Amino acid sequence: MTESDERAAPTLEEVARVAGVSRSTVSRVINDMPGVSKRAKEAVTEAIAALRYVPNQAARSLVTRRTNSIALVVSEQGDRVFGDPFFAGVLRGVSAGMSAGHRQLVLMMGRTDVDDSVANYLCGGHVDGAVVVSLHGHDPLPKRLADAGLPVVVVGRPLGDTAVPYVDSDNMSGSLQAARHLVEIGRRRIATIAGPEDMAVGIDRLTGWRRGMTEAGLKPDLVVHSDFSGKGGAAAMAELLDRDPDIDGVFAAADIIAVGALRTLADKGRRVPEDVAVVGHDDSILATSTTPALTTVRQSVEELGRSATWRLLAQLEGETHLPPSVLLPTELVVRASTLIRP
Amino acid sequence: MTESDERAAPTLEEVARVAGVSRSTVSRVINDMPGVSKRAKEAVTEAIAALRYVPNQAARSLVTRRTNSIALVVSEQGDRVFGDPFFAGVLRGVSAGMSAGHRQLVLMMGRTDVDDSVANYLCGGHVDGAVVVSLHGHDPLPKRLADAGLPVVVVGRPLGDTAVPYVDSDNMSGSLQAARHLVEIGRRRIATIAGPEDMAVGIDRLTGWRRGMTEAGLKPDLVVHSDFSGKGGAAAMAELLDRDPDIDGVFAAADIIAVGALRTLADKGRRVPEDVAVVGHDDSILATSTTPALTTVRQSVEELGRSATWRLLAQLEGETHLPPSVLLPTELVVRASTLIRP
DNA sequence: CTGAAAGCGCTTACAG
DNA sequence: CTGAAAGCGCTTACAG
Repeated sequence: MTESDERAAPTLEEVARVAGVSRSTVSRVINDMPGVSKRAKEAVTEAIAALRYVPNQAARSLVTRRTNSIALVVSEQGDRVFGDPFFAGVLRGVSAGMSAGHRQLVLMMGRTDVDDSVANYLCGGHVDGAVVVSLHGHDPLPKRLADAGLPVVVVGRPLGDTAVPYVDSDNMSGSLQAARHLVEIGRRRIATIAGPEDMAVGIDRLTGWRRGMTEAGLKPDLVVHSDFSGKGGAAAMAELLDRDPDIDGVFAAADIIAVGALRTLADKGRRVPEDVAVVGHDDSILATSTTPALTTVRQSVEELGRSATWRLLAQLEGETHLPPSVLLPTELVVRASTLIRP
Repeated sequence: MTESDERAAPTLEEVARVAGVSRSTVSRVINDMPGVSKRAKEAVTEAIAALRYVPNQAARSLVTRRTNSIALVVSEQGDRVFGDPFFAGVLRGVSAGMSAGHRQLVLMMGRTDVDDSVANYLCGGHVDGAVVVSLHGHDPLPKRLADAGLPVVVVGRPLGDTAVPYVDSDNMSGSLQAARHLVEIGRRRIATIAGPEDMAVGIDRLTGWRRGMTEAGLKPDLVVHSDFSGKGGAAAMAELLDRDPDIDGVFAAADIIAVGALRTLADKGRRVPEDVAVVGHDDSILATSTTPALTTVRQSVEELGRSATWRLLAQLEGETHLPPSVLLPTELVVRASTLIRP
């Protein structure tokens, strides 16, 4: 009859009583602090096991001001997030980056530029820090979090002049290489299907392509923007062909966009790469599943997530002299969509 | 100089002082409780805005014993989770199911049958409840959580006799239909590539197929197990053909397994459906991307996640008379892989 | 090496 | 309608 009728969770107090020590001592054992006799430690360990004691996190973090969890914030509607290989990759990277400590991951979704319930939650002391992905326009979220004293790392360069650290792929260099490659294989009417205008990823890839065009003495005038979808890519390609039927090269700001472009090119009777050479971006699973396989700019999405998480955790550990931001290398991978067989 | 040098978060105490009321009153306003004069309410609202006050969640949940967050536990290694359309679907469903309240989702991964850090966390009062997916074998997690008083809903029937509520697709009926369909189109040497033996989903789909075979007077002896991967499916199909080269029908316990089986059948020169008819399970994105398109048992993975979440939240709201478990319907979708064109 | 006591920031009866 | 006070379950100086 020693069992209480209620299945109330045992507290540190009860552990102390069972072990015959003070609360302080129990706390020291739990937190693995020095200065506890072997005898006391054993008694406490035994009591914990007997009572199946688990520390109450709320009480703990009320005093330590630590929650041992970090948030991954994806500024998109939930349904757009899942199934997109980009987010899957980032999530995998974040997940891998956390493995060391026994921190937990809180996943939050929703357009943070138009709804501030996410910001409120984050400022409520619920998490120790946040990795933020897919910011749109001049989203005030990073600044707001920084002002609230919450450590943040952004995946993908944020727009505006907020000084929050970020991790990004070197989109500019990759796109420059893509443009140069199209020039090198002899293309002269080269277009680009750029990404969203309100995201740095769209802007930077466009800038790199422009630079490649300019240095080759070509006019960077064939530009159409698209969202990251096959449908968008298909429509953009159609518009480009309307504007100039003689296009012989296209750089798409994402493989998924390139997939749509390929569809339109096939519909309009253009051979790839003979008539039009196509370069994508990401080297995602899509790049090798198209016919022909896509020449593309490789970036490691998973590494993006892993680096951001590493940066965040390092900051939480109190490390100083951390790089304000990190740029991961990109690399051109040449495949059949730009390769004319002899 | 009214600003403090430290950017310490304002507390309820300070809000009370600024608003000229007691802490109780501020608390009432924050929690939208009745019995506050309009005047007091306004003063508090103003003070909250001025101080940019956000309630401290730890303090709040220490007393209310509520965290306003629920966990989605996936008992798999992180890298296996992302990119698998099944988990993406469940996650989408859970996410959709939570939209109502402003609860947060904590995503946890790791084999809970061999590592109890997840269980410890969940018992630490960090979340109000949990949706658990992809349980293997006789994982003690559900029982442990139930014992700790944490509301749990499992996606996919758990093995063993734990009385936790679960949501599952009607795997048995779907598989029975698959077997009957193969019989109806005249197949006689029908094999199955079953799922993992240590998961109910594997067992139930095998049981359904067996029943279909038996009722047709066929011997249910051509069985090989596989994990949920294309590679596994390919190997299993090869083994089946070794055991009986005259196989003319196959039911694969998942589309991804069927994809592997199709590859092996092509390699061995078997035409689908002429020589071997193939039925998959799930009606995932894969089913319509193969050649030929797959006849398959449709289940709504997203609905699985949504229902489980609904059940959990209803329980948290104190609703009674909730169904102990829910079985969602499955349906056979006939496509080219079992359809012989005249 | 150990314990008594204060305090983290809230909510909740209770009394007015 | 309002406020003073107790208490949630921990950690952390502080004193011994």
